[in-house]
Amino acid sequence: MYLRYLEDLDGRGQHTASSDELAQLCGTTPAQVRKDLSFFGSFGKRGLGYPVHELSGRLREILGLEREWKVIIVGAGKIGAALANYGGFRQRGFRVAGVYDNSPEKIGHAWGDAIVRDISLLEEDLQGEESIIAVLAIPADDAQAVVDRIVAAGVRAILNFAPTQIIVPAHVSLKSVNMAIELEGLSFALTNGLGGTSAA
Amino acid sequence: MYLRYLEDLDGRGQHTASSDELAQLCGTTPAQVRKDLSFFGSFGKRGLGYPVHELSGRLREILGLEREWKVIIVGAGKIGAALANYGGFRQRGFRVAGVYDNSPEKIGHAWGDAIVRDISLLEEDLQGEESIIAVLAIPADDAQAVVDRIVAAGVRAILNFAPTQIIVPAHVSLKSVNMAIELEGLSFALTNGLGGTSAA
DNA sequence: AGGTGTGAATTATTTCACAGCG
DNA sequence: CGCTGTGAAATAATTCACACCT
Repeated sequence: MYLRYLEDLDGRGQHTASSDELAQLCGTTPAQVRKDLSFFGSFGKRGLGYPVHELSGRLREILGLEREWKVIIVGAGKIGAALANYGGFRQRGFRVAGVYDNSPEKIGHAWGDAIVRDISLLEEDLQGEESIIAVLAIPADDAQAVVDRIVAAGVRAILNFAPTQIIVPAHVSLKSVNMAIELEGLSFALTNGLGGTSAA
Repeated sequence: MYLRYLEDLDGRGQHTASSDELAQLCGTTPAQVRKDLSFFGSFGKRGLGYPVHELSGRLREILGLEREWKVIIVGAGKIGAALANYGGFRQRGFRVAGVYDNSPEKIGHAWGDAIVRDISLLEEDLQGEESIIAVLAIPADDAQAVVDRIVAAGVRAILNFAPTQIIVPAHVSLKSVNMAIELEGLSFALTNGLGGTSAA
């Protein structure tokens, strides 16, 4: 999140930013900003703030964003379609390298730039690939089986949109986004008069 | 999350579930399950576990899911399209009540069941509506302005897919989903050999 | 003056561990 | 006996506050 706003500021030609300023942009506190950043090093200059451009670069390194990551979309349904065509990936340096499905009706059909490939080709397609992130956009029932398969094929990072809990070996990173749960959280907040922001 | 798995179990005819079992399903610990649930009441029976069906019902009440919520999609782009047609909303009791945009090219066009409406109609459309959740699927630049507008129109819950920080008054609930940040988190994990699961 | 970096204090969350009920 | 509910203990995260640099 810091990176996003630092790049914004950099684009506007701002050379320096205080923890106060970053906190406002990110919706947090100055102390939080300083603690977070200090975990990775001492980037700031006392009396001045943080050097916007330089810190952007350092954060990109820390996040591993200096290389290009390939994203494969697994599941050629509605959500998969939206994700495959979503410009935001490319914009942030993630290249959609393929779309996979197991339904014969979908395999072979063109789909934006890509052609939907049989998921059983995944293993050979990924031979030697290191920088792969799989985005899962499949029904909950199939999710664990497909995950087992793509993990076996060597994928070590998964962004899961299937509305179910998924188990991965310790060496695999998994993040899950569950829209229904987000909505139900909002329902709870409204019902109980709560209000407030959360990143989810 | 508990509700999701309880409904699953209920559907399979299981009458009772221990904190251990729920913890496994949800990827957490038994102690966590018990603490979480005990916050809302004493639902379990010692020696037996939790009554699956009854607890489902109680959680639905607590979450405010006994009424039907209306969801409006704001932004008729790629993401908005996917969301509007996504079956998962209706399946969980959220009804897509309208799609709004400010682009003349999109307004009036049919779009799944709905017709894209001019965002300036929002205020009158929402007259007297209480149970509205807005899903934001618009570019980052427009996001804050549109939010101000829909908040002025009376919306009190927002699920934001725009990749930017948004500020809302204290009485409004906001949750944000930022796919680029999720991917960058995975990049970080891969780069630094971390692994592990996180709900996001 | 202005603003970071960081120990110390505070507050929040998770885990432990066990009394007590069915 | 099995399993919840819950105080107490252990961890983790956030905030404070201030020494110190520019």
